[in-house]
Amino acid sequence: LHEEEIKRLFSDFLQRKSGIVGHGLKKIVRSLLWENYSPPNIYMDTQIAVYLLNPAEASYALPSLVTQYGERNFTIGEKTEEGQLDLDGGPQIAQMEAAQEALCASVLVEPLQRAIEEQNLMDLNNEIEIPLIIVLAEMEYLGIKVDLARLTGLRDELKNEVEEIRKIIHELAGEEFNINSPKQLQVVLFENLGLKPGKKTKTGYSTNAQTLEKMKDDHPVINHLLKYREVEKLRSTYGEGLLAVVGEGERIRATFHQTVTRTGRLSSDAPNLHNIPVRTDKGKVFREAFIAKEDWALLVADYNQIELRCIAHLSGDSGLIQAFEAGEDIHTSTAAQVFGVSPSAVSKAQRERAKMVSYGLIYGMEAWGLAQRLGIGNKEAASILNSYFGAFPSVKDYMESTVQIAKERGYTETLFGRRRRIPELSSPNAMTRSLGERQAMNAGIQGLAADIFKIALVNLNHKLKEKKMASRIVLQVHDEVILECPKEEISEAEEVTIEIMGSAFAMSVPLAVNISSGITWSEAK
DNA sequence: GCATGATGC
DNA sequence: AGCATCATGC
Repeated sequence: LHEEEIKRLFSDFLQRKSGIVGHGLKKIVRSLLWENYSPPNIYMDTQIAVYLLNPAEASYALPSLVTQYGERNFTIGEKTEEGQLDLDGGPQIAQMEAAQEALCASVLVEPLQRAIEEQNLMDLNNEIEIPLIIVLAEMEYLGIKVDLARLTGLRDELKNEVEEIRKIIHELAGEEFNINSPKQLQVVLFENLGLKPGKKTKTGYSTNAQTLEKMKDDHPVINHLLKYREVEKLRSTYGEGLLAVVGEGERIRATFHQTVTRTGRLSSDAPNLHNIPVRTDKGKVFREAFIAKEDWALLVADYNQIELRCIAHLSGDSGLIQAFEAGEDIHTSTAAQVFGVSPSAVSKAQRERAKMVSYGLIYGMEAWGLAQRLGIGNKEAASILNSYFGAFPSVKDYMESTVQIAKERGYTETLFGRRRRIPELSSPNAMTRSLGERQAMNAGIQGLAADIFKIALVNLNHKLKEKKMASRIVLQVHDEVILECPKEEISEAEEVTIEIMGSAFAMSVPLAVNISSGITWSEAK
């Protein structure tokens, strides 16, 4: 057979109507894209199927999955302690491994398919997760372009700044020590300088930013320490870290994991592009280093308050739904209802509190946690909580019934049927049980937002191809999608993106989308 | 490997 | 306070 003919046969196999099966197919799809093949037709990814059945699965190593789900005795080769296939080291190890993986996956298909059907996970699997494999593989393959000179400049500036702050700190402390070592820092602060410690950690006194913030007035070194932490984080993680992973075409290619989180969200690593700084002025300049290629632009679209909108939809609370339909600032509207004043009379402090309470809600709020966060007493927190649930009674009902159902079943379910087992709910330990309750409340909210966002990604990628547009998705960050577009295509891409994201799922509140464009990620905000 | 502390949504 | 990843120290 000639190479061309082999390629054609292989293409036919990849496109076969019945679809292909594999374990962790995204990696294979990515390789195919590098070799100029079209994305395959996928029947099942056994790794994703297992994830849907149990997002808390300890390991996705095939031998253990075959034992667990394979419904038959099935061993090949020897299992190492790591649960990997152990081969005897012949010259064709890669081929043998591939063959064994394929065999394992094929053994898993039937039982997994049955389990997926039994648990009503078919739609999630076939309509969302499997199509998403291709979308993510294409994003990983493309990567996002960076301004190498800018990134290098930032790294160098930060390096100098860290060094300057280090000297100041050592001078003020009266000794040289490793500032990066919390252990050494504890000795310097709480023994040698005799400062009053605040919170404790498992191993000693806390030196985190929140604690140091409270000690600001006690010693001049504290402010420098806070600055050092900030700048050193930026230097190491974003300066050095990002430069180290710049690849072909001055582009950064992260891996987006589809089977990591308990809630259905994606995760990103090597590098993590989900936590590029945005909050502080010093940090957000890194977003200026993420750019579009020559004569193209970046288009950034994100959902406005999608998780709170999910709560409004799930609870059906008329007050919260009205607050969103009014289209005004949601935290101001919420504050008005909670504190019983008109929206125009809401103070900054009241808006801030309402915002905190809303976030608390997403996290499965309890009075104790809210008190910690707001730095207030338990009683006051409980009273704020009371007013909130007074204003939005159906939200309270929803939270209570969510926990109740989760306790009965042992797992939560999103609106799309995504399951998450929460064994903490039946723990004899009260603190663990409370954690389980918060997880149960959060899972349905964070999970629904994740499901909606995944639908939007799949639909958007499909629409761009259908319209034969050159614009392509290059990055996503939980509720935000970034496209790289030829400049002449921007307005069309904006239109398409807003339409697709806004209509990903019909809810009892609108799905509002913010959108903007620019040459850099920072500019498109 | 775990702990701490930073970043994001 | 829910969900993550990374750098660093020990």
